[in-house]
Amino acid sequence: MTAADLARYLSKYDLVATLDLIDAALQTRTQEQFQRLMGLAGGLVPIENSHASVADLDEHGAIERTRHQININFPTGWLQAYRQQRLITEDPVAKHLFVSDRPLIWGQIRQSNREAADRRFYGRAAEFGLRDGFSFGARFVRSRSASFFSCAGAGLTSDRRHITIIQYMVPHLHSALAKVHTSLLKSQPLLTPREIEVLNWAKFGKTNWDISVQMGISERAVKYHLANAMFKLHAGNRSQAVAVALSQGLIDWG
Amino acid sequence: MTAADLARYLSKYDLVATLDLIDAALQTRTQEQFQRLMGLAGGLVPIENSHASVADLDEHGAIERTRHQININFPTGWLQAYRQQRLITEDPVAKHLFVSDRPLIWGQIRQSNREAADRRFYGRAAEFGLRDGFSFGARFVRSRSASFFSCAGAGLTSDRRHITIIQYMVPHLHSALAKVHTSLLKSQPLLTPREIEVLNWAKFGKTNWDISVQMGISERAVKYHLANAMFKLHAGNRSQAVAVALSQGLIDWG
DNA sequence: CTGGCACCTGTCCGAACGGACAGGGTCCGC
DNA sequence: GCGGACCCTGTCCGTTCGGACAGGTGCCAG
Repeated sequence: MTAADLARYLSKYDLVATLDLIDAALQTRTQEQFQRLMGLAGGLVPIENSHASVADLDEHGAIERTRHQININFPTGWLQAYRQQRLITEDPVAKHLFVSDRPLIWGQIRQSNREAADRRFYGRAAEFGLRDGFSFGARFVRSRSASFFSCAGAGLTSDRRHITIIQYMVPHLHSALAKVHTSLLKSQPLLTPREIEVLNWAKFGKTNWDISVQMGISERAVKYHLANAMFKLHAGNRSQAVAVALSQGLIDWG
Repeated sequence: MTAADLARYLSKYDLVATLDLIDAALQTRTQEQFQRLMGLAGGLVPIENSHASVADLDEHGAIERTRHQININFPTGWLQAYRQQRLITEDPVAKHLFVSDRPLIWGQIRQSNREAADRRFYGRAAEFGLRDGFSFGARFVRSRSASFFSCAGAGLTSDRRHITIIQYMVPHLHSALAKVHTSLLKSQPLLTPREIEVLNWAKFGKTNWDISVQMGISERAVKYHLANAMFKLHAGNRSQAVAVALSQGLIDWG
């Protein structure tokens, strides 16, 4: 992937559209905006359906549980089968994820890989019309989660033009997903307002007594909120509660 | 700033170069890479000198102290005067920073603002050859710091072509600076290896005794390292120490 | 060789924390 | 009306923390 590729395979209109797409990705904050963003991408390369998910990772970097899913025309039958049969364990794409910081073209994996298990996997996917497409997965910089998304469409990756656009576009889709993730986390309130308030004081090193004065409640009430927050965040003490809340984006850095 | 501007004011070569610059910004991790990045930008628009700094902010969002500076041909006399005479307090550009998420063209401020103080400021800057340029400042997403950079050059902002490129380029320079900032923070070791190790356990809610077992040292030694870390991070207890270390990027989210 | 830094260790003690036992209240949806 | 959220309060008690006193080592630059 070089600048020469850009000039060779892309028209001026393509370049304008790609730059504009990157700019739109920068502005993306909400799930709806992300869907519009994918619509924009679909106008540029033949994406028929796409599926984006954000997942938490365990300490080894493996996918622990899925947090959000943004599905655009992706065959629900496939998603069900994928989840129910835990196909992620045999997904040749998932195996390669997080290893490379470039999108993975299904066709390339298929060619380089002739194992029976992989052929079976692609056979199943093809039953749902998923033949041509790419996947991308990358960790978020400051949290133990990652984005993981796939786009499919006839002829999507058989053209150097498409592949070039995808290469340049994908990292910004990932950043957009990161921002969507943050906004979604805040919109589905795991913690109550009081719990957040207490954590915000605890992060500054305030004692329970300090916080009780600041909030105009008893010291016991502070301990109550903190205990609830610790329970919800699976934290053993206030330090861990603050660390988890920060890394999840549940409290800010003010 | 629209896609139409892109097509109207930029040639195909411009578009290729801008996209390539954005891609290079994505790869940028170190100070040297950032300097190369600015060289790339200088090949596209007539940037003669540039100056980038990363600063910590206080709770009101005002600049507290400067952390890093990356200076490329910026007149050192001006920088000295700026620092010594605390010109930031009267810098018309700094006043507008963090308000807008778009770069500020000096000429536009100059036209819209006819106060004597501002004229005096620009007079001083002009003495050092700083007549035409732009500045940009934005907060980093997850830390209480911000990037703040200026580029100057004859005719830099008198052309719609230049301005269009700058508009699309600037957010990615900012992200690049954020990454440079993180790598610089880790390379200039504020904390000792042991202090980092202790904080990394504390973030998981481990007690001093737990940590002492994990590290194979006495509980007293753990308290010793933690106390030193707390002192260096201006933290009153372990919760704050963990929060500060996390937000400064001194420890990771593993 | 000496000062400085990082590393490690000990004891004491008051303050802070976190768990477990309680008990109140309001408001909202089913 | 009643369960279920949030919100708030109390006491007791063992554990943990953090500060203050103290001591030691090894290594490296000036």
